[in-house]
Amino acid sequence: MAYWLLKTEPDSWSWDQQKKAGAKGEPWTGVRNTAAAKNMRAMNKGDLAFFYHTGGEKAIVGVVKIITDPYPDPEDEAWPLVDVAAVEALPKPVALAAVKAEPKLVQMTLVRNARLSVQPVSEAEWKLVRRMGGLKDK
DNA sequence: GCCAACGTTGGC
DNA sequence: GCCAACGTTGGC
Repeated sequence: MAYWLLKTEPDSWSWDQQKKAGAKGEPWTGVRNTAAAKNMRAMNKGDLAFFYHTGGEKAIVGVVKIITDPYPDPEDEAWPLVDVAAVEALPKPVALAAVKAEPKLVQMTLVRNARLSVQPVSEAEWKLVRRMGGLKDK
């Protein structure tokens, strides 16, 4: 089981839309960056990911589940896709500023390489951000 | 709106 | 295969 972080502009794909897609999920499209694609190819069905709103909001707002193994994008088979489904919202969204203010999270890819759109998250980071977001440990 | 950081492209 | 130029992203 691995953990990830998926970035999106709420104008193009928002948490609201992700929630409406329900348990069936939606393909996570538009990744056209080799490092991000490499991370996506390393995903497995059942992995979990944070859902991050960039742009004006800049906060981790929810948790999604990777519900397929990676498969080729029918639009362009050189790039991978996975389907993701909303799991739960964070009761208290974790802002980028809060992540940066937390010394235990300075190593997070979100801080170190803000531009990467599909990022790995360590188990320690996952648990801490969940707790900061108001979710109980599982 | 600016610009630093990063990725990609293309000439050599 | 290198690297300068260029484009894009995203935080500020």
